[in-house]
Amino acid sequence: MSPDISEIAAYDFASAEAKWQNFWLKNRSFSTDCTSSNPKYYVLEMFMYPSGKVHIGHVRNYTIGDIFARFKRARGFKVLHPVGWDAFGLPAENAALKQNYHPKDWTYKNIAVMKSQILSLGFSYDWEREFATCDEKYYAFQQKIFLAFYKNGLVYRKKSEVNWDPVDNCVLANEQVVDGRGWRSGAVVEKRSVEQWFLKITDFADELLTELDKLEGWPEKVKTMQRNWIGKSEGCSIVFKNSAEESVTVFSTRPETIFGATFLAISPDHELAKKLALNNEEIKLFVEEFRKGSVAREFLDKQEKLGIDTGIVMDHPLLGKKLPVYIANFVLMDYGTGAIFATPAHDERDYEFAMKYGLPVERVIQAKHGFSSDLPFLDDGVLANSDFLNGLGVIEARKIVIDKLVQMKIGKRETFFKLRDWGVSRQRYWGCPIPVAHCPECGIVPLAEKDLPVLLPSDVDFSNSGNPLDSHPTWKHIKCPVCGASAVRETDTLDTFVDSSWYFLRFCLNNSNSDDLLSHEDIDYWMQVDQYIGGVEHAILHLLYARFFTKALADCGFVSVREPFKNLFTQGMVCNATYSRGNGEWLFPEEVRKNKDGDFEVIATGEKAIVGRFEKMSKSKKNVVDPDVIIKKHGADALRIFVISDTPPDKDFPWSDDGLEGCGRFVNRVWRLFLFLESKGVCAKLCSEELKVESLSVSVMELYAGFQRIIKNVTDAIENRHMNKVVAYIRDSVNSIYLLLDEVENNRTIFSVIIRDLIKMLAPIAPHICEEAWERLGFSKLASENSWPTYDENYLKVSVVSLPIQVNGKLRGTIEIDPEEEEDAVFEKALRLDGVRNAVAQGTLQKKIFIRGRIVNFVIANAEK
RNA sequence: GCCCCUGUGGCGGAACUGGUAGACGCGGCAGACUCAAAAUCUGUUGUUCGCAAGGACGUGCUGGUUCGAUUCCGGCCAGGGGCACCA
Repeated sequence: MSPDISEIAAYDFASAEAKWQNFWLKNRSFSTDCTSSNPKYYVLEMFMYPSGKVHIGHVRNYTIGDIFARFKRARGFKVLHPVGWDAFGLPAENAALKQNYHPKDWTYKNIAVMKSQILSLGFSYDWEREFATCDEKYYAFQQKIFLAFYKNGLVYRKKSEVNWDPVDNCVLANEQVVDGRGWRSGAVVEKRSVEQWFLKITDFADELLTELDKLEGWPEKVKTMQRNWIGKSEGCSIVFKNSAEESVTVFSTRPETIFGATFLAISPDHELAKKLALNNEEIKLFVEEFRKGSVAREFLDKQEKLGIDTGIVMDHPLLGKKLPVYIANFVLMDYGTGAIFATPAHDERDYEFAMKYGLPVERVIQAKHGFSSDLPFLDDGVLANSDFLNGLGVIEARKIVIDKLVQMKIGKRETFFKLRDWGVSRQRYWGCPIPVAHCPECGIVPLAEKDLPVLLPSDVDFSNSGNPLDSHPTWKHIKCPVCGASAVRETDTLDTFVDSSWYFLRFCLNNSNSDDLLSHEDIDYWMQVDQYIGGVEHAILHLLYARFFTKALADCGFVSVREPFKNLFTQGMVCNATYSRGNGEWLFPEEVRKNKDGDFEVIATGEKAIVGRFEKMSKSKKNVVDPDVIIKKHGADALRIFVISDTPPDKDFPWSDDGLEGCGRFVNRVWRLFLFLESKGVCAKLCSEELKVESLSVSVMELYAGFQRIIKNVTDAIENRHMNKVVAYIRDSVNSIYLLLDEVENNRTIFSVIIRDLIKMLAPIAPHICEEAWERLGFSKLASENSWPTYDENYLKVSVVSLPIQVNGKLRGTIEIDPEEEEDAVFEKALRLDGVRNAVAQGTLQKKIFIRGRIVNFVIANAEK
């Protein structure tokens, strides 16, 4: 006697999940297969910073990745799906300071905690390739890379401005500057010029830009952001001279407007400005004032345009007239040449400045009907008042004027980029030491291969101010590798973005014991990353650096690949409601409840709680939920289903406890279905029996046909990354099966086939319950080792379709017909419907539209209004 | 300011190349089971008029193209994101 489906006990997710997680680990179920001849597929989620606990955002990111990995395995790919830790960085040092932990201990302790959390979610990782960027072996190899870059001219030193804490005597990261003050000392932060290490990412500006067009698997949005960031502009540099043998080189992307130039402007940081400041009190004041103001970048952006006349004049190279030279705060030194010629009539900034200082405006571009009275005029037009350019279009004029200036030997076609070289020096302990020596005799000397690796000392004191490596009593003192004189080590460490710029290449290493972390052969074997998944917040920096690194490593001979990520998917953030007290203090969601009036109140005190908007989950706003708690209460499968259901994965995900509970219910509903079918004799064995479709009842036949459609829909949806639809389709199919439970007894074979394919489809999303059911129903191997279900095309064709009948575009009824039925017969049937006939009778029939299998539309005139 | 994206029930969201708007889920309502509740199963749920049959309205607003528009085109509004004096 089989049980009623409602009497089946709830699914014991806790023991099943533990069982399968142990099984997978013990059997190395997801170790990378590097031997088969199947096509390869490399799935990678952006690796994690070991901050202490996994948060829901990670869960969503890794669930999406895991579904891909499992799906691709089922579709016959050999999949590389590795996991690791982005483990260097500032928080470890903060923890060292606050909690008296060594950064290393803190980091590895966090990794252990987070690893156990990740394991409890059942992701199909190859743990044999796991590493942390703070592992000695990893950062030691990174030093080799640094030296290779050095050798290839991709590394250099230059002075650069940093946030300097004058009390702690150290450099601060931007995040450590709070309201213009150092976070620890509270001292007002200064801008200081310090010698720093740079990587020449600008060497690759053009390639980074042009290759973007070929990245078809990247979101357009990310590509646009990178394009803007690289910021290429093509134009012409022009030398202006005067009789005093002085000269200024300006850059313009619109050299065709040169006849409208009425003054020159240079940056307060320009050499000429600095020179003039030496002898002119007024200019000195202006330049100094500017420097003060420039400390806060945001302030600068909103600043009023200010300038000062230098008294110097330059000759206009084509007109011979004299142009005054101004120092102007809106001219940036670090773009172009730090100087411009100003054409107020056709440039907003120039216009604003000219108005303020009463400078002349000369119009040189005409709209269709003469000069526009609206100034500045920025639209396209035809050149005027411009000598040999008159009558030409802008593009043509540009070409001709540049040719002319080049011919006069005062102009040069040039391209400038917004992209700056990458400053990688960090004056702190918990990072990869830069393998360089400073010798009083030889200057800067890269360490020799034999002096590597430079390991971090473990006995460090964080109570001193400044970089602990710098204040370490012995660590930095060495002999110069060239002359043997007493020298010191570089005490800067590398930006952690360097660590994350090549980790995806390290994962390719098939022999984890190898010392050559960039095995050319293995990288050729696995790269590119076929599917990279992560947050859009890395759209620029990480993704640009990783692209640059890959190209630089290729130039240094380490790899052949030049673009690391074939397909990129950026998932949305997980958001949750926010609650606060009247005084603005944030509250945890569990601290509030809805009272009987529907308002929210603080449970402890009963005071009214303010409901804020949905915002990204963050500790500071206290709108976080703990994955551990959820897994304990609802299980990993329910959580995995929840984070991908309802919302498309690239959109922000609104957390809801009710939604999560619904997923828990669904898991149970599926479980009861499995057990019910089992009790009715549905099992693996029956799947091999021949299907006798003809003998099926209409409803079971329809279920089977509908299920073929579900398989197609689920397959397409996963391929297209519409995970929310995958869940919807699977739920739909479960619902349909529930409605036919009475039929199971007489149709065991077909239900065996259906349930087999259902488990296969659900397995990438909810692997634990699927393995458990798979085993109970007597299937061999693992559900995750089985092939993806196929569908029978024949059942996708329907024999009856419900055809909508419209009159003047309005639905008046539907008829059930064979989709292949002929036009006239369909019209006739349609007109048998009262609603249709009556509507048509309201006027005279003008036209009949018939789209086979889609729609019928009667168009009538004089329809009643 | 410039660039990009988004706008569909009470909510998250579906809708093939223009062809029955609202799949699936959440929430709500009702029924079954139960002494009762929970759980479960089933039904129902855009708004509105109507006892009903059946109508009217409805995809941010507004024009247009079309037999037919959530879908294509123009203008506007709102929200989100990126860049921000880049010559």
